[in-house]
Amino acid sequence: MLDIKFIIENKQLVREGLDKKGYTNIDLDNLISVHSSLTKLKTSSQALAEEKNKLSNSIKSASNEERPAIIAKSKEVGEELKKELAELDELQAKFDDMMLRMPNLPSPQAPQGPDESGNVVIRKVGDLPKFDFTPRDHIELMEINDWGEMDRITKVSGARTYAIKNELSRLELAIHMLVLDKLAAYGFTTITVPSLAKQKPLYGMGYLPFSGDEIYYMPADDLYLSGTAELVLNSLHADEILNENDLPITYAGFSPCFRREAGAAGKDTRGLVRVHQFMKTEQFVICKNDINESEKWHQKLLNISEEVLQDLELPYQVLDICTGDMGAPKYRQYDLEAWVPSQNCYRETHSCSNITDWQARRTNLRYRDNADGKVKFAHTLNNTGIATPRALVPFIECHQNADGTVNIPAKLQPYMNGKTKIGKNA
RNA sequence: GGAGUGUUGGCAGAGUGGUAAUGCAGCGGAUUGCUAAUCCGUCAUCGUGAAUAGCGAUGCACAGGUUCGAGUCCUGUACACUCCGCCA
Repeated sequence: MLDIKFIIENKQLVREGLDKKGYTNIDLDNLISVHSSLTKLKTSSQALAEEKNKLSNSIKSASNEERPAIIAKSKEVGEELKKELAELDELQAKFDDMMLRMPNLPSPQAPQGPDESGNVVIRKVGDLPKFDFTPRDHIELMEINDWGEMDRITKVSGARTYAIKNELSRLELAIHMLVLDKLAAYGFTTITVPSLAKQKPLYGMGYLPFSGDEIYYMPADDLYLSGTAELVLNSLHADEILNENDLPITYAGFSPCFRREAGAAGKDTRGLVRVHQFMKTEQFVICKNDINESEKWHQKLLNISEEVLQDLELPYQVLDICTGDMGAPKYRQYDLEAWVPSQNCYRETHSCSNITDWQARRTNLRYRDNADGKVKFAHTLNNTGIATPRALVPFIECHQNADGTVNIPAKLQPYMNGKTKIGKNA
């Protein structure tokens, strides 16, 4: 959410930011005019409330003779006030809805572009694997090593689900342990969080009203299935006023994640790339309302996830996501993409975002600044730590051998009982 | 699922229908000066202000209701705790 006062005072700047992100149809003049009506209504209803308070307070000390007249007058003012408050509620709801639909403004440093074609490759790290045999894709590797039940499981759980078996299932969890240990070493608080959430956190994070189609909803309990631990961590401290000394708060949150993939019909239908349920270790940071501070954390989070891919010995590229491709909540976004030999391209494994105070305004997450004692909205940032099974795709494809076995990188070996290689022929 | 108890500012904690005590922390100011103490103000949201001034409105888990007036009475919901039931 943006600050309405900021919008009014910087209309041109806001307009440019919205346009860069592709929200050209948001009507700022209308928003400002609704806000102006709202303010007028507040002023007049407050005058009525003041009058009513004065009347009410005078009743106790009034004489028996004058009391009935004052009560009658107070009732009358009360009726008028009630009418104005009803009107106010309606207008407030309209205004709130408009504000919830306002995306965050992009960083001036973010590349400009209409869609993913405008994303900029910042760097490529690691050498692409060279095979002296025809490499198999991840599905074939799973078949020859008895690592999955990709066909049977769809009979049980439907399309875009997966079941992985044997060493690969333990590899999946081993990778999460490696990442959780790494984040803990960097001072992050490891935390396992529920995948169930009420509706309010969805608005807090910005999933609603922007991408409601993506979310599973369970009407019997009025609960949603979370698509990321970010959702839960972002609301964990909602409505709190933290002490500045408590910041930064850094979480490494692990949770099963659920996504309907409603807009992805036909894309990546086979295999482990795009599934309805997956496991994710998420990096989440709450820091001071200071752009230098949050940009510093943005780089830090990016560095950590690059280190994860380096530990996994996967070649990857870093993308600076352009204004038209980044999501509504984001100020600046980097994606990491790891190399997938069978597709001859890089595929997304990490998404690293600085949200500035946009989410904190929605969740009312504040802290008291040490310097001036003022209450301020915090900045929040998030990044993938690792998400599986998607990350297994580049992993087993890049590390495969001619006999179908898959090499385990040195950093991961301690998490795999020292094994250097897995597979039927290992 | 059943029964009971509870939810008051950043924290602690009073308040039995008539303007939300008090303490601690933080911030601002004053004063005295021996490593600190004391005093005053402030403390969340919004409106009106150039204003971080004054004035006013709102805020006691949330949403309604009764009343001239609700932290207080009534109803519903959420959450927490205790006991019972069920359970990986």
